[in-house]
Amino acid sequence: MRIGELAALVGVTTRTVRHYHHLGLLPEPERTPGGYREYRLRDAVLLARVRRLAELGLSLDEIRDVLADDQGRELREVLTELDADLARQQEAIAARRARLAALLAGADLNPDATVAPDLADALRDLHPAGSAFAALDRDMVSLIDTGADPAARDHVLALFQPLTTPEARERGHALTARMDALADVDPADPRVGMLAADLAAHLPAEMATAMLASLDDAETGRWLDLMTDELTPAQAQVLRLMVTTLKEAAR
Amino acid sequence: MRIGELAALVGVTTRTVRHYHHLGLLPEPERTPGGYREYRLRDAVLLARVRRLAELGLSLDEIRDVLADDQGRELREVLTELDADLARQQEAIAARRARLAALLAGADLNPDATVAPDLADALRDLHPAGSAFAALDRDMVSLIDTGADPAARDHVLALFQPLTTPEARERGHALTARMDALADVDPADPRVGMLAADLAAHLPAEMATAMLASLDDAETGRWLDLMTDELTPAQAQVLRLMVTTLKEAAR
DNA sequence: ACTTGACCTTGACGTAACGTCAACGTTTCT
DNA sequence: AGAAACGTTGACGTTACGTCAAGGTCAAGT
Repeated sequence: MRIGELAALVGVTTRTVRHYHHLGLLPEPERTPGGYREYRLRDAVLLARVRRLAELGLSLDEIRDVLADDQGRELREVLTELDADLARQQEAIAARRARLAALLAGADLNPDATVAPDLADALRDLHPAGSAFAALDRDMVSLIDTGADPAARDHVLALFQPLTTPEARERGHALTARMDALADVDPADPRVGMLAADLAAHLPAEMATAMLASLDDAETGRWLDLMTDELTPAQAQVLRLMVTTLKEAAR
Repeated sequence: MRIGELAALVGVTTRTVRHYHHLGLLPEPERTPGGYREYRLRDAVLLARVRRLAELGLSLDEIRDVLADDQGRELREVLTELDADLARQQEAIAARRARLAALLAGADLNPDATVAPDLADALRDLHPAGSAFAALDRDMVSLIDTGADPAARDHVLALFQPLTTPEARERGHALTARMDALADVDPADPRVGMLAADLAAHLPAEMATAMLASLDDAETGRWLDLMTDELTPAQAQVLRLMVTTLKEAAR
């Protein structure tokens, strides 16, 4: 029996057979005078063994270990572990499908809307359309959603809760509009300081605490710099003054 | 912001960021005079976009297409297809886990026992332990299990049904013992022909038909050669005579 | 004898999404 | 000024084969 026959018999390609020879999973058979590999039934049986294990999901390395061990002892361990791994994969896939279903159910399907649905809802509520500052703020929050672990993310979401009441939203929109309006004024304009004070007063106490704390964290401490880099001088000044105000209030 | 900060902020490695640059998924930012990449907030936002899509299970190629398309239109198609793919994966994993559970529940856990449970049961019942010929026969059947498509496999299993009655099994064991006993006799020994005739009579009619038919099939037609190669001359002769008898009976 | 076509041989590159050196330059801290 | 921590490009490793490339072998038909 030559390699093509063997492969067809077991249901693999000739490349696969040669690959297994190369890895030492299947012994090289005798050669014909012309150099062809000449297989016997035992080779087909060995190949079928390997294939059955491979189709269960074992890696070829694991298969070699299992076959070298030549007792069922290790096989049971490996299969048990494999089952646990498959269980984890099932959970991961189920979670991804759940997120997919939530996304597909939503109307505004764009790459930015692929944040988790709860945060997406909060963002939609909080920020008026057409505002450059609101867009920047959304960007920051989406970064938190993407980079943080789930626990931290839930915490952030909870911090936003107080801002979702109708009154808080209305005040927030007004503040955002004032920020947009200050885009091109002089950083020394008195409205800059006034907006900073009003913003500081608008933020829930716990959110203010969290923001100040994050400034001392190596991983997240740069948010203020990152935001001011994207704003006009006056707007950047508003943010800096707001933070200063928060710091003083915290003392 | 340098590459390490960016990576930490979004929760990836610096290698990942550079990889995305290489693929064109993320634009290269400005460089400092020293040659370092200097990132801004917008880069983090873009990277987070890519990451969210990647974590949903999109390939980086798909992500590039989706982002290039810059409308949600293609995204919906891609996500829908992805969901279907995940559903298929879930089914495949569930099937593998079911096979694993069946295997782990069995007592005789060895690489040969990884044939499908129903066939494993049939094999255990049909063949006495300690017989070289029975081992060969089991090998052939396990090859069928591994190489064939499920429909053909079920067909084969059905063919074995008539042999699983207690009387048939007893006769089968006796025939197997006679085959083992003829290992070293002369191929011309009269017991060779007698055993061939008794074997032919023992096989269910439909199995005999299937065996003869398979001899004309390119993929499976070599089973007789493969078996006789592994047997002693007298045993090989038994098999060949049995096939001859079956052929004559079929006319 | 010659050609054709099917099969075989080894060798090497490609795949996906990065991980992990290596060898070397830059910033920052002490 | 030296060391630690960071950055740079380049290249190889991972998994389980697929897919050429460039040729050798073999059976059949002319």
